[in-house]
Amino acid sequence: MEKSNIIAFPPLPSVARGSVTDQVYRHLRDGLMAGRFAPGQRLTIRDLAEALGSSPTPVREALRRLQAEGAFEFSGTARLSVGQLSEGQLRDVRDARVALEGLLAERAAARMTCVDDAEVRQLYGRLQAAADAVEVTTYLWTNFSFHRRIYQIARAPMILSAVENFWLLIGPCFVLVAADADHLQRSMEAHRQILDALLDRDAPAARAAVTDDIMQAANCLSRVLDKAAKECSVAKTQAKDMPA
Amino acid sequence: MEKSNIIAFPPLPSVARGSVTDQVYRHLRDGLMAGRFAPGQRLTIRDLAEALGSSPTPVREALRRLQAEGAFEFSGTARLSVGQLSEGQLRDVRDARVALEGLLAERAAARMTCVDDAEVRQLYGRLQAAADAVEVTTYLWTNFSFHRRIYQIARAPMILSAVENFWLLIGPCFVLVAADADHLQRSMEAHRQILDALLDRDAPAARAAVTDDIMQAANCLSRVLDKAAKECSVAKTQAKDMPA
DNA sequence: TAGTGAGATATGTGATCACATTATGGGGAT
DNA sequence: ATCCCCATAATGTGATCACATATCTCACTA
Repeated sequence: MEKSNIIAFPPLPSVARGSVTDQVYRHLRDGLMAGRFAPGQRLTIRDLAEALGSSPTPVREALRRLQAEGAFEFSGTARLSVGQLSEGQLRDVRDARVALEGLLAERAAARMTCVDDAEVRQLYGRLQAAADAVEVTTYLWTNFSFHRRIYQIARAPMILSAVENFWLLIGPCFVLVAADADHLQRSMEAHRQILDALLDRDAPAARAAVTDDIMQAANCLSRVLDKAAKECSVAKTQAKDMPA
Repeated sequence: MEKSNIIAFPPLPSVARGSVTDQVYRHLRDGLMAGRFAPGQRLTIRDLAEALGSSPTPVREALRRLQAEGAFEFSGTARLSVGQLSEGQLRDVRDARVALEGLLAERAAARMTCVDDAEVRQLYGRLQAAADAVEVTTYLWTNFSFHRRIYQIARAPMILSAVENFWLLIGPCFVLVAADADHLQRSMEAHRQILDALLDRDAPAARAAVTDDIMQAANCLSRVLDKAAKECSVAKTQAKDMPA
């Protein structure tokens, strides 16, 4: 049980604290956001337990938490799979994100302090670097970190939690848009506008910039999905490199 | 295991379908929304399991789901308790509800059909009856049903799911506002406006009416909490009538 | 050759057991 | 009388086992 760092997650600095269930939960959650799982990908509790070096029990409990958040689906009494969103659901998530993240962006702009300025600037730099290097997994994770840091400034953990739930749902899909070079550039423009708005303490501008970012990503995603609905289905069989 | 209707929930028509974990989950979730639990109330897995006639395992898994939604807290390695919201968190939930439920209300007004009219009217009637009878638990539950039915018309299950999560969090607190006779009347006025707006297919009016409803409830709650912060703390020891 | 059926395998589910940790109560000292 | 310490009980946690059911495989038949 106390084999140190059982649940190693190479690129992510996830601490190995708390119960085994919590570790498994964070491992899976982080993996989801980093795009390590494909939408609809099927997996088994026993395989995950073996890969993680624990018994099935904590894996099951962690999966139940993720099920509550819609990230995984226990389809009937049969099998377990990564959640996948329909086109309509993606639109819903987009609208909900605009509403919630817009709210958080406004609050963040109002509550920004100079120490926050530095941190957000630094995260922006790392995001820029990841975009230049075109490392999709790193970019995805840094992107979430950038947004999360901003929303943390808003000091509304309940809302941030709801927002992160939505990220969990779209994470598996977002590998597709992060791989699009055009989108990366447009996205960085939006991020630049977010940064500027925050530094200017301009709440309406921050909301507008965040809205732009979300809408652009959603548009890009729907375009990619329309064009390559079949590549998405073969992607299910791929992405078997999850076991540490 | 298949003792019929293990998890009887007298006033609520919760179906006894699905796995035991799901039944326990729904039981607890419904109980939360109906105000059967007090904020911060402590309970044990073994007691719940015994009261529900199952083993601790499914109870634990159901609690994990609820933990993910913030309804319960596993405080450290020690004890388990019903979640409780600070004043700031209540404000956050209020703002998030305004953003999300406003969005759903707009969509519902746009997508209403004449069959929906009848259903919403009927639910409004039952809500009025519960308000007149001043039955707080029934009113609370009918209130959630009324809003849920409206938001279902919006056909955005992901967003509705997020909204229900927030309801889960405020459920334990809302027994306090539902017991306030003045609030019940003002709330029914807002509900009347919501109904009218939906029947008129007036999206902006629907958003405004829902916003009013949420804001009034939040104001009433903060007033009650300020005035009776101590009654709330003694209420923790009360509300032991949960076991079926 | 394609469809269908049964047997075999695999998988989710739930109960039970053992353990580490914490809360709690009583007894003793100051 | 009050405070502190230790022993007992209680609680969350995780592993293992047994079971019901879905899925898969392959032989058999039309």
